This record gives sequence, structure tokens and C-alpha cells, in this order.
Amino acid sequence: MTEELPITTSEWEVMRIIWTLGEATSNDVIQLLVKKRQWKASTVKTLIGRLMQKNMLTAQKNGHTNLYQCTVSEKHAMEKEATRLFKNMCAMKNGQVLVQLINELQLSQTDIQNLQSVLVEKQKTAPEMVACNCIPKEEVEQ
Amino acid sequence: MTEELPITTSEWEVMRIIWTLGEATSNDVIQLLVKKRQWKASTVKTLIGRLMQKNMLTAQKNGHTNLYQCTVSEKHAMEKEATRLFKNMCAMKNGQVLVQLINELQLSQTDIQNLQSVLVEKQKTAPEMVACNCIPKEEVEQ
DNA sequence: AATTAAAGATTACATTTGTAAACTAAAATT
DNA sequence: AATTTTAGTTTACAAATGTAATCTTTAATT
Repeated sequence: MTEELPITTSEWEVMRIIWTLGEATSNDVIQLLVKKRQWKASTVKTLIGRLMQKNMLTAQKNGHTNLYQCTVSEKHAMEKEATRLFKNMCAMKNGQVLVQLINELQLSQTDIQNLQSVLVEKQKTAPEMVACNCIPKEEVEQ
Repeated sequence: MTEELPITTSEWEVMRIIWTLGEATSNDVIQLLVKKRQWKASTVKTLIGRLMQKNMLTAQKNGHTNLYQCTVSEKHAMEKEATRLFKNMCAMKNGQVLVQLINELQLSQTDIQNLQSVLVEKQKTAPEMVACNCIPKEEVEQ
């Protein structure tokens, strides 16, 4: 039951590279992040170490160099983060936030079609209103 | 130019209450969070203090008691958080994450209609593909 | 073989965050 | 007026995070 701790913003940078490369050496990651974020090599090494402890990365030895791989998919990790965020915010306003996100994010034709399908389904059973859940029940004055 | 620092998860709990009540005394917030999160009164006081420093709350004295108000709207803060999150994740997969969010979140009929409108607009100019932006340009192998 | 370079491991250290106790001043009660 | 309660302020302290230097071991070069 290897628990997944939350990963921090800096750690995300490392994960994104390894997700995209499929697998990578510390040096691969260092090269890219030195360029992208101006981090020192040892900063990147620290982050890789922490991700290993958090079981987000596994390593396989190749000579005295490690080849790192991610233990969860990028999509899964992204969904988990997004879900965590929305669950911590006002349920009543989630819809409006999604509208704004869709407005400002780049989406492909396929993405849009998928979103439309889900919405059509969702529509069949959607309620008229979603209640605010910012305050524990019987405390909402009204 | 009062800069808005990011607000933490614990601080969000406080903000949500004041957003919902419109304005509140520390005692209002304490009552609710002692119940909801089992925090001690002084924990809540600390959080209110930090939110004041971050200019997320203002207070107006009423006797020796403060009435706290939020300096930004809940919707604005939510949008900012959501945007920050998505900007830090793979652009290519954002669409899929939105699909999953829409699937699992509660949305009202109105929300759904608004989402549908935005999508129809978006569709007119959407590209076939959105490129992965996890790795700085010319480094993407392929 | 001796020297240098590279990869990983260990240690460092300031800031932020979660969580709270202690202190102080004003207000309410006795 | 004296005492108790309350609201706000200050201090506390461990864990997490951002950022890195140093040390150690192994591999590559001279």
C-alpha cells in the first residue's frame, strides 16, 4: 500500500520531464531544468531524491547511473490534483470556474467534442441548483 | 499595488466562511471551524492574522471586536487558483482532465448550458491538436 | 596506476505552513 | 471596583518546501 504523498510545484517540474521522456537519467532532467528554471544540478538531484521517497519515481541501475521512471501516469496525477483543488472550493461556483478555464485554456477539436459528449450525458440528470458547501449544513443562514 | 500572495489550504477554509457570510467576526469563524475541522480557537486566529498580512482580509473595528471582510471575490480567487494549477500542468492533457472534472463534479443545468455555449464558441477556432509543453521547445525529441 | 569527472547521497539552511499556547488589553459580570 | 471573559497579538515549534553545497563512490581519462 505505497501511499502517494502530494507532490509540490518544484517536484512537478521534474515529473513532467520524465513523463514526457518516458524515462530519464538525472542528467537528462538536470540539463532541461537548468535551462528552463535556472536551477543548480544539486537542486534537481534533491527533487529526484524526494520523489523517490514519495514513490513517485522508481530507478533502475544502469552501470552506476540510474534510469528513472514514473510510477503513476501523468493523466492520473493531473486528475488527482485537479480533483483535490475543486473539492476544496465552493461547490456552487465550480461550474463558473470551469467556464472560465475552458475559455482560457487551449483545447483541441477532439477535447471539445469529448467535453460536449460528457455534458450532454450530464445534462440528463443535472439538478437545477448546486448548493454552496462552504459552511457546514444547518449553519447556513437563509 | 498590494500583491496577492497565494493562500494555503488552511487559509482557504477561513476565506470560504467569510465569503459565504459576507463579513464575520473571528468568533463566527472560530465557531464554525472548531466544529468543521476541530481546530483550536487560536489556530483560527493565526490564520486570520496571516490572511490580514496577505491582504486577503480587511477588518473594521466595532468596539474592540473586528468585522472581517474579504478583499477579493470568491469566484476571482477560485479562478486564479484553478488557472495556476492548469498552467503548471501539461497543456496537451488539460482537455482530458477537464472531461474528468466535469464527470465527477456536481453541475447545475445552468452551468451545463453555459459550458455548452462556451464550447460552441471555442470550437470555431480550436486547433486539431494542442502540443505538450512539458519540455522546453527544441528539446522535444521526435 | 593516478587523476579527474560524474552520479548519487548526505547535510544545510531559510521560508512557509499547520497547529497551537501564552500574553495583553478591553469588555462584561459579579 | 474586582474578577472573569473575550478578542486580538505575540511567540512557539515541528514538518514541508525551495534551493543548494558538500561528500563519497564509481567510472572515465591521462
